[in-house]
Parts: sequence; structure tokens; C-alpha cells
Amino acid sequence: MKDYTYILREHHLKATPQRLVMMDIIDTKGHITIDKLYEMVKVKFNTISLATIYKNINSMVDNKLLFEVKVPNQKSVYEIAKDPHSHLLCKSCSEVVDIDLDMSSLEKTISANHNFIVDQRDLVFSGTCQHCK
Amino acid sequence: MKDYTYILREHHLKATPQRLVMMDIIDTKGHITIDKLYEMVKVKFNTISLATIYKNINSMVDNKLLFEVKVPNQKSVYEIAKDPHSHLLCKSCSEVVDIDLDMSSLEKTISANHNFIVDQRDLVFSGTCQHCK
DNA sequence: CTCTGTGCAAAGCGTTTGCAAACGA
DNA sequence: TCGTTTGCAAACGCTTTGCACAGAG
Repeated sequence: MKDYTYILREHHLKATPQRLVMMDIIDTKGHITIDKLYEMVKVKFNTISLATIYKNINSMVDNKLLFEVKVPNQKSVYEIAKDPHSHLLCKSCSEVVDIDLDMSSLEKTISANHNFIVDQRDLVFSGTCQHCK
Repeated sequence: MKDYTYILREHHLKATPQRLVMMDIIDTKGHITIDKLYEMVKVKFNTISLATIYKNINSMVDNKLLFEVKVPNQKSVYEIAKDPHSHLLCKSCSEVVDIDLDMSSLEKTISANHNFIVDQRDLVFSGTCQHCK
């Protein structure tokens, strides 16, 4: 198990038991909605309130420890922030997976054709995953 | 001015004056939030209710006449559905613009490496536009 | 004429806030 | 100890719903 205490402190957040449980679940699941997270945290920490989940999600996102992935036609999922990457969303099973794609040539085009400096990418490719087809 | 009556009927929606005004504004602006749309429609049609805006946005999206663009850190904007394209979001002025990018090679990679068939792309590149830098 | 769309008010639902007590550093 | 976090309940804001009437086809 990773040192979530250290990771939280690195992002200027106190390591409370509630936050440690949240981190563990998000890291294990990879991507999770607020609802599902609340449900899963409650199993390990049954006094937690939904307000605490929201407050912590917000401060973790603000401190760039978590990243929100806005998904078409469904609720946002949250992931632990990592290097830039893209997402695949299966419309059948709703799974979200990370993929690495080389964007350098596209971003060169954007810079050249639109004189626009890209510093964030929110890229979701939807379709059908290998298990569902 | 385009024939919005025809476009609406093509998508199995009746051409009401409220919808015609909505279409004209969305088409002219390119991308617009619900709030801004309501505000602008009211100028031309002051009896319209927000509930009507919502009902129409929803039926237009359901019938694939409109497309919702989920934008990081701000409210969704709506655009008239067109061929697949990407979006640039300026973090400074919040403008959203359409761009064409050739995704064929990336999608070939996705298909080859992940055995995943892409049929929808939600791609937003954020940064600073030429006017804001 | 029929069925869909509109406007209003109320309800619904996800998210945020204020506050006192508990807790981490 | 001091500032942050928690849990609760209330408030909030956006979105949807039910219904009677109006309007498009």
C-alpha cells in the first residue's frame, strides 16, 4: 500500500483517516464517481458524511492531487492525478481506462495553425471495448 | 438565415417560434451555455420560460440536433451537431472554438493496441488563445 | 382535430455552507 | 495549542416534473 499520508501532505492536506480511505479506494479503482466512492468509503468508515466526501474531493482537486474526468452522458469520475494521458470510455460497460497517446504532432499543428498554446488535455474516446464487442 | 424549420423537422421536432429563436442564437454564437441562451432568447421572446429552454435543449440533444460540449472547470456549452471535430478552450477568455484534427492515425493505434472501436470523440484542448497571450 | 409544446409552480436532486465539536501536527 | 477537518442539518442552485392551456401540422 502506497504512502498516502506522504502524498496528502505533499499536496498540503492533512492525513485524516477519512482521506486515507478515500485515496486507497480511488487508487485501487482507478476511476470512480462520487456516489460509488461514498458507498465504498462507508463500508470501511461508516460515520463518514457525504459532505466530507465532497469537501475532500474539492480540496484534493484544488490541490491537484485528484483530477476530474468529465465523461459524456454520465457522471464525472475522479482519478489520482498523473502525467497527461487520454481516456477510453466503453459505452456498453461504462468502464474508463487510461491510455497513452502521442499528442506532440497534433499539438504542433494546433500551435502552428491556431497560434494556441495547449497546457491541458481532456480527451475521451468512446466506443466499445474488447470485452463488450 | 438558414432554414431552421426544415432542420428541426428533419430531427422530428416541431418548428415552434421558441425553437427557431434558440436555433438562430446557438448557430450564431457557435457555442453557448444554458444561462446565456436563456438570457439571449428572452430578448427576442420575453415570455419564454427556463423550463422550455431545458425541455428543448434535452429533446434537441436526444435527437442529435445539438451536441453538449463538457468543458473543464465551467458549465457545458451546446453547439449544433456537425462532423466530428475537436475544441480549443481558452482559459483566459473562456472562448471555445472548433478545430479539425486528423485523428485517423491515433484511432488506428487505439484499435491496434487496445482492440477498442472508437465511435465518439470528446476532445478539449485548453490553454491560451492568440488574443490572450 | 390530434398530439406536441409551452409556461407556471412545485418538486427533486446533487452540491455547498455554517457551525460546534473533534482532531492532526 | 492552533488551525484544519468532520458531521450534521439547512440552504442552495440547477434541472425536471405535472398540469392546464395554446399552438403546430
